[in-house]
Amino acid sequence: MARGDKIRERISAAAFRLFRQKGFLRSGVDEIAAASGVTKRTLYAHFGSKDELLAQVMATQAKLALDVFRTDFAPNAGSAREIVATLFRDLGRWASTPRWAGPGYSRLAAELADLPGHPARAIARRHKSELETLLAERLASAGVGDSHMLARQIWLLMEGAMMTMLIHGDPAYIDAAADAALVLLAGRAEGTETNPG
Amino acid sequence: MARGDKIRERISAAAFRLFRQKGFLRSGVDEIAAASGVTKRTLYAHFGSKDELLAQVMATQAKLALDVFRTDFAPNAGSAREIVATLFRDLGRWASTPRWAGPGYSRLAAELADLPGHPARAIARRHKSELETLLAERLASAGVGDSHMLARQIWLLMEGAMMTMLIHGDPAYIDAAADAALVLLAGRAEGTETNPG
DNA sequence: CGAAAAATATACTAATGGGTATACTTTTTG
DNA sequence: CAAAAAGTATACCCATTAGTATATTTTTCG
Repeated sequence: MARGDKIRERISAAAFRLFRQKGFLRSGVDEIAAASGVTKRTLYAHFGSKDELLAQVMATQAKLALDVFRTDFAPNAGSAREIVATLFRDLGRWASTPRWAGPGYSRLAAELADLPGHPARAIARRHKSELETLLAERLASAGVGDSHMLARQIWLLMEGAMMTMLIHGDPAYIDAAADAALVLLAGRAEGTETNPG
Repeated sequence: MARGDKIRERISAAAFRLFRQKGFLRSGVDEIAAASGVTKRTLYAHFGSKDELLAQVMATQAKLALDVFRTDFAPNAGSAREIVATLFRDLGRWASTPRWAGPGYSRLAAELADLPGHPARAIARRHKSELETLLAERLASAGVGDSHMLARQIWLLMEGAMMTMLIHGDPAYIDAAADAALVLLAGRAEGTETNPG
């Protein structure tokens, strides 16, 4: 690996840390440069602008997150129930870390809500879709019918749990979300999509 | 109503509009003053700082939103099913307005994620709790058992739907959330969906 | 080695931010 | 009416921001 790539990585990692911790707008370029042990001039040699840096950071992290999810998450989970339970257990652990600053992608999307054309938005959108699809595949291979709809609804619960956790800081909301997800799963699995009249 | 109060209201309304549209950090004080047709000096005579302005705006809007919810939302909804369906239908309409910029409170909370002590955070937290409680009461009076848990889970779905709608802009996610909410309701309501009155 | 490429250090810019100061005009009110 | 209260207009302060310029040093590599 060339030296330049290593520096790129250092900058990208530091930027990601700061963006997630303090948000995009409140993270200064000088700050990012200092945190990566690099001169601002060097930073601008690698990334043309702060927005471009954000876009590249998001793309990099999306790839990393997807790989982690693909390989590490519930690697040999059997039942759909296990998959769902693991998903929310991991979420709870993650969201309980000391200075947890919420879901990175959703936070960034919220921060850029008035800039629908920003490249980072498209990346966040694609990343979310990929995760949703991945979960759907896991559920399908665990024998769940209508796995797409269920995966989508579970992601809705995940998003809601993260935002609510960010607002309230109360892990009970994650438990409630997990419970709801399992109810939904049970509903689908037993073939009773709609309430019996 | 005194003149001063009218001006306060104008400032507060303009600030709310801008905060929701562009976020807190990207809304300048000069901009807010101009939008409310008021001098910056006057703005500072009414609100000591930008943060204080945010806090007061959030408090005001929370009260307004709660009143609207209390009186206008599903005023004579009978069954719990109707309540839930109406809730998501209204959400879908709201989120489909032209320049919809996401859920105000959650967005602000996300923006201030690294400042847990900010007064606006506490207001957002309380507001969310009040809404959740209100929904629980509605559900309870419609004969739903364990209405607290159900209300909480429905709010999780609402939050998730809003954030996802903000990211994807696809109303299908709201339909998916509505469907999930109804499945949860069917699961809880062990056969009793009675209509009071 | 020796030269090009890449990084550093430092200083700069132009704009923007929140917040304040001063002098003047309008509105309210005793 | 008269004076205080409230608002306007305008200019200013100081810190911070993204991004650039220049000159110097370090690293890479033929």
